Amino acid sequence: MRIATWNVNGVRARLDFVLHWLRERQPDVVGLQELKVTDEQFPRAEIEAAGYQVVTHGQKSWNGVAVLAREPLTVVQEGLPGQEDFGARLITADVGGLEFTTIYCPNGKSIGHDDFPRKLAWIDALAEHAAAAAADGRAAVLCGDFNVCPAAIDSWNEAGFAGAIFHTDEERTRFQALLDRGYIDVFRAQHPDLQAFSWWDYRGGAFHRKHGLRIDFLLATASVAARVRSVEIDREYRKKKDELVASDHAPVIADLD
DNA sequence: ATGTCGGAATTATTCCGA
Repeated sequence: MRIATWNVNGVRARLDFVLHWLRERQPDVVGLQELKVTDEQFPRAEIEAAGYQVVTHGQKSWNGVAVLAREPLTVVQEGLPGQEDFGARLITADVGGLEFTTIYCPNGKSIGHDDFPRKLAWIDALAEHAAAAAADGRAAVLCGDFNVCPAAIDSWNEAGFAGAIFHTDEERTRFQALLDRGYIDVFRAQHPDLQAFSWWDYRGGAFHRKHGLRIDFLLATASVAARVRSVEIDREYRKKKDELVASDHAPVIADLD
């Protein structure tokens, strides 16, 4: 089984790119973030024609998350309880007994901004919410754009960004607390010493200059993590393809036994 | 160059968020 997460930065703007990727990579279950559409605006027919069932939790203009699967899926949860005011940022689907959640963590903007403490509270709420699946020993995936750079190796410029957004102790402590609830960062587990990024700013030629961050993760409970055979960041799909503009994020893909 | 995108508001230009 192949699972993946991808912040597409606008599913309407990215539709041809996403369809190309689905055809090429053939994932079985996918979490998408930053749809930037209402549920009604989601290009459901095109995704279904590509062989996927889809559940969405969207809103106008910003945020929005979806789960795609080649087998039937049912919605378990829409929205992070208590955090709905921060936008449509979480959806959980049951896919053949796998509890698959995808999230789009608030950016936080900067450490002096009002959104920063709200971001920290959001991560706390996510950890609290996600704890049950791990504690109960369920097969669960928690994936998406976490907007946190967990460790120095995950940043192109740890020294320069010390104490800055995505790199603060407050964010890292909370992300670690989430992992401590029973989730494994499967990319890091497979590649303990590999520096690899999942996001590059559109500005300043960041991708070409290797100025990236690893902020998109596939987290898994123990029973799922034990099935991971390989996990990679799909950098090819951060590149322009057939004149199609890429998202600023690359997909993260894992193959499970 | 804080240099690019996507989307909205408003009608090709400016803003906002990331």
